[in-house]
Amino acid sequence: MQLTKGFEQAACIIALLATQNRQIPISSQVIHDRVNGSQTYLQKLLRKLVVAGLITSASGNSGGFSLAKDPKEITLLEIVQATEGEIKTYPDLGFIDLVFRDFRPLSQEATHVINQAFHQADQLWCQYLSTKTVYQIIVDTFGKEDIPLVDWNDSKIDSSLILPKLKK
Amino acid sequence: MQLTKGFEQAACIIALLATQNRQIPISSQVIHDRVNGSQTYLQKLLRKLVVAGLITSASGNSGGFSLAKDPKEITLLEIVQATEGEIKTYPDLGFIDLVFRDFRPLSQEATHVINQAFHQADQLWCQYLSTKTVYQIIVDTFGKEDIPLVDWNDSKIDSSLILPKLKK
DNA sequence: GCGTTTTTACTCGGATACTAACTGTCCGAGTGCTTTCGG
DNA sequence: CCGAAAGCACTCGGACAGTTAGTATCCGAGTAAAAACGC
Repeated sequence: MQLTKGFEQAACIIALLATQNRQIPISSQVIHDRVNGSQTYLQKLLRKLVVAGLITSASGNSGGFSLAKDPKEITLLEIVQATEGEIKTYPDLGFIDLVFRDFRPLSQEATHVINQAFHQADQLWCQYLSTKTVYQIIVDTFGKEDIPLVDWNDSKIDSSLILPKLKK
Repeated sequence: MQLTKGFEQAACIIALLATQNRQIPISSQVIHDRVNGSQTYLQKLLRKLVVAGLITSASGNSGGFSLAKDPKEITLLEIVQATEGEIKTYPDLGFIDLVFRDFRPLSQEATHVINQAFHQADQLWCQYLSTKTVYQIIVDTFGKEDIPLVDWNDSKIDSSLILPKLKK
């Protein structure tokens, strides 16, 4: 049970935007150069983030994407939900009701009880991630309060750096 | 992000065994009749549960499967881990280190911070599920303390009951 | 100059192909109870 | 009778096929800023 690769990419995009000089949007080209994935697949991810209201897109010349709100107000949970949809770990395909179908009202009660248990667990997970803001994550990495802003559109990647291989 | 179909089936099998007269194992045939899935795939699930030490198998004539320990000592978390392996929701494919590869020591720090955050969330999820025992789930459904035991090998399924369709 | 047209650099969104994890199938081997059979 | 052999009803575990969610690709359309153009 894992989050998707798409989520990890989305998180990076948010990190990129959070350290980007506001007002200036980042073009999808620049994002692609850094993330090294499928150009068009990234655009689908970006679209999801736009729909979720985490980022905004500007079309036209010198357009691109920017953060829709302050990094202090974007939580990890929001990124998860934007890319994965609502979190519900118990699949609930109705197996309990199938297996115990000759004990009918009870089998449905059992389904309810187990759904409840997993829902509670999911709540705890979500609740914790909703306390972790993007701002806090960045501050924790830098180890200082003020986040330096850049214009990623300018900075070329040093191509002498070997491309780190992604884990299997 | 969901648990697999296999987990839901495994949970049903545990429920079946938890209401089974101890000493008498349930044959894989009977389990299959109830769960209605792939005969041999169920056996793979059963194998996982055996390896995890949740159930035991008896080979030979009139063999089958029984619970390895008291339902009070089997938690939902154990079933999850038996079927899914260790829970680690953040994929950690190394995208952060890739995207910010020209800020090297820092990018690794960021990876660590986010891993830490998700690990913490996972812990909360696991911790909660480890408090939910199979016994407690069953008691909650029945609404009474003593769980009636049956020999599922005997009880035929009333075939007049229409097979409930599984959700997509 | 100043308004209009063209160019350019982007995003939007649907249709479709690829891929890997999950699910399902097949088959030969091993194990222990039960039945059969020879003496 | 009684011990050994055969049969039976199970599990074990590897190799491989099918399915589906997630990932990747293609392409035509739309949009807004900047540049070019005409008078």
